[in-house]
Amino acid sequence: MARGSTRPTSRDVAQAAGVSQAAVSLVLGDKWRGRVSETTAERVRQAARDLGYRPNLAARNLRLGHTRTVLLVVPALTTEFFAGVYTGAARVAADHGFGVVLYPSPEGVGPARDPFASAQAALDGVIASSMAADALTAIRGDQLPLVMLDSDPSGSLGAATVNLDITDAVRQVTDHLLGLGHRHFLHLAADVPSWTFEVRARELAARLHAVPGTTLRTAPAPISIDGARQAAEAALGAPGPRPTAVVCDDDKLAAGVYKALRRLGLRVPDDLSVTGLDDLALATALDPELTTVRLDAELFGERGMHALLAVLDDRTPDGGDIPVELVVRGSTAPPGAP
Amino acid sequence: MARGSTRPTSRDVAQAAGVSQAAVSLVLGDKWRGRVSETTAERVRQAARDLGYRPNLAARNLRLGHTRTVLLVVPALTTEFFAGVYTGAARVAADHGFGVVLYPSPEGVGPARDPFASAQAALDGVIASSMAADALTAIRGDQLPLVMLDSDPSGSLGAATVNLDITDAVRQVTDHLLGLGHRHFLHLAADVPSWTFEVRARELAARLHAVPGTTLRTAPAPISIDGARQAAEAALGAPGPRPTAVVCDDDKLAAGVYKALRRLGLRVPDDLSVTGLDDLALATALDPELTTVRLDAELFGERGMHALLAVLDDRTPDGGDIPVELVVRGSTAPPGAP
DNA sequence: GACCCGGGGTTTTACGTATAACGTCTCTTG
DNA sequence: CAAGAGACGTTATACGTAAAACCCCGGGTC
Repeated sequence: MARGSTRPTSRDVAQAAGVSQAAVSLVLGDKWRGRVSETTAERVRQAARDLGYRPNLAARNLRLGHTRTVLLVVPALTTEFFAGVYTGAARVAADHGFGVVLYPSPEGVGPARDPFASAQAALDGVIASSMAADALTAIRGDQLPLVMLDSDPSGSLGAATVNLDITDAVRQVTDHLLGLGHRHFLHLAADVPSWTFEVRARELAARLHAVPGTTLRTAPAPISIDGARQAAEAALGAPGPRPTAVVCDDDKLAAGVYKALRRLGLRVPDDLSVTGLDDLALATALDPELTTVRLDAELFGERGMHALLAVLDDRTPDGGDIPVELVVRGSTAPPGAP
Repeated sequence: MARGSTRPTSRDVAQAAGVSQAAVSLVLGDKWRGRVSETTAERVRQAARDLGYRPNLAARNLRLGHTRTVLLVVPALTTEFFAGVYTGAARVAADHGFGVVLYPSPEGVGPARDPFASAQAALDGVIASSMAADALTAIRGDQLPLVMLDSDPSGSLGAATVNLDITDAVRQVTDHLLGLGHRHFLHLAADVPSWTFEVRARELAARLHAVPGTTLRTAPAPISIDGARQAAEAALGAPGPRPTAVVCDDDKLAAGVYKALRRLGLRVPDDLSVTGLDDLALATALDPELTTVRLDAELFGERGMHALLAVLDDRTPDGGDIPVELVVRGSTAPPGAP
């Protein structure tokens, strides 16, 4: 590890400036008003610049007992959605002098690796998506302040939760489709054990159950375009009343459905209406553009970070689900339209 | 910061097990063969488990003088591509006992924030994408071992570089299109100052210049579907010989072109051939599926990490660009086809 | 019987920082 | 003129860990 001559420490700076190490710490930590003269302070700053001094964060963290660093655990990086969550969380964090480190449950890096072994950073707290379920046991091991995103409020090990109003999302989609006259549905469900997906399935079933004459078929699919295509092809080929609308747990799944329909020679929305969830850029890249529910990922991240800051501060985070909004585009129409 | 009773330290474990702190460190660090008896070792392990002991990483990092943590700087999280880079890098890192922390240049978090202020983790080294240009000055400040991805090998501040064979990518695309008979080109260029995009532009111009009777128009566009749509609409509406092929710097840009063409009433590939670069999932979600160049993002990440490990070890990283592969799909055809 | 050796530990130190506690020396104020 | 009260520092300490240096004891070797 022969890294040239070793990095300068605050003591080196002190020597160069002809003062004590304590003085360096005071000046550079901006705590010198009335304790060090302006000229001395400037001498210290100059010496630090000359030597290219950077404080050793490990030492600082040890001394201070905290790191002002927070871990964001996301299920995967492939998604625009979590990019937005990160952006929001990082913005709020920066405003409060915190940094955010990302831990994507890596697929193929080995099962359930301990995030704390992997991200060696010492942490003050954790924000975790419920979709990254394998990481949770490891997280519980530490007694770190924890905020769960999209997770069962009543069963999250006592951790604070921040949720999207997913019930309302399902309500808006079903109202829209029922209003258009649809009665026969296919639910293309994400193949991931997570509270948010359970809620979608349960809520959709309940909503439709309340309307006589409806049918609901469910097909699980991995959250990938080609996985969804296969699942959709299989489900639409099955016997029974053919669905006229497909409700997808995710925009990516919807893209897979488009692909399946092209291969089956069916057209959107004439033969089949399709809805997504997320409102990714992908949604408007499809032809026709996708009717979907817009989730405000950045707001989600901001609220998550605010909640964590509250926990760190021994306050109770403010509750309330994050509102969502149906965006109607070209992929939905009355059944049997021209 | 009243976090319940404070976390147990190795000294607490020592007391509980009736041994010295040093013995705890030896046992838990797996360095006790021949220094501590098996029964004592087990007693220590049991005590550690009982107390829920986790070593304080800040202290360990300080003592050891390294963190086994590496920073990966990426331009943005929105892209599947860098997710792949991360996955590859993290896999190799894990094999060598390292962790990887992500620093996405956050858009909207404020310009050119210091990655080391933001990611408070102490670091052993950095892998940076050349697209994240704003972070570079900050990185240069520290004398951290640095590997640059997709960066000018001759001008990278002496840092090691790992590059995709982007010249070959351009060659394969132009050979394909020229072979089909195309002579009039539009280059939809990424609106990002980065070496890799400069090379694409230069190489494309050089290639076409060698063939008499060709024309090349260039339109810069932000890397987003809607930005690309606007740029493409403007460029195709301009006077002069209408291009028969659009070469895009990125699959996302290609998606924007599709969208523009739909609005202009043009069809792919009959009226216009389109090519991308990356081979994202998006490429096969488009209709028709996109002819593009496949970049092996995971291999890219692996090679980047290997290079950094080499630098940390005072070895010279192995050179050689990463090969790429043209994937021909339905978006390219001879000009003026039925 | 002097010597060394290995097992089984303990004592001590150092990593680099932040800050509490402690000195001066000078100037004001009642 | 005694007593604060700044201004301008310094000295000393602690954070939790890893590991070097040391110590003791029983047994084998010449």
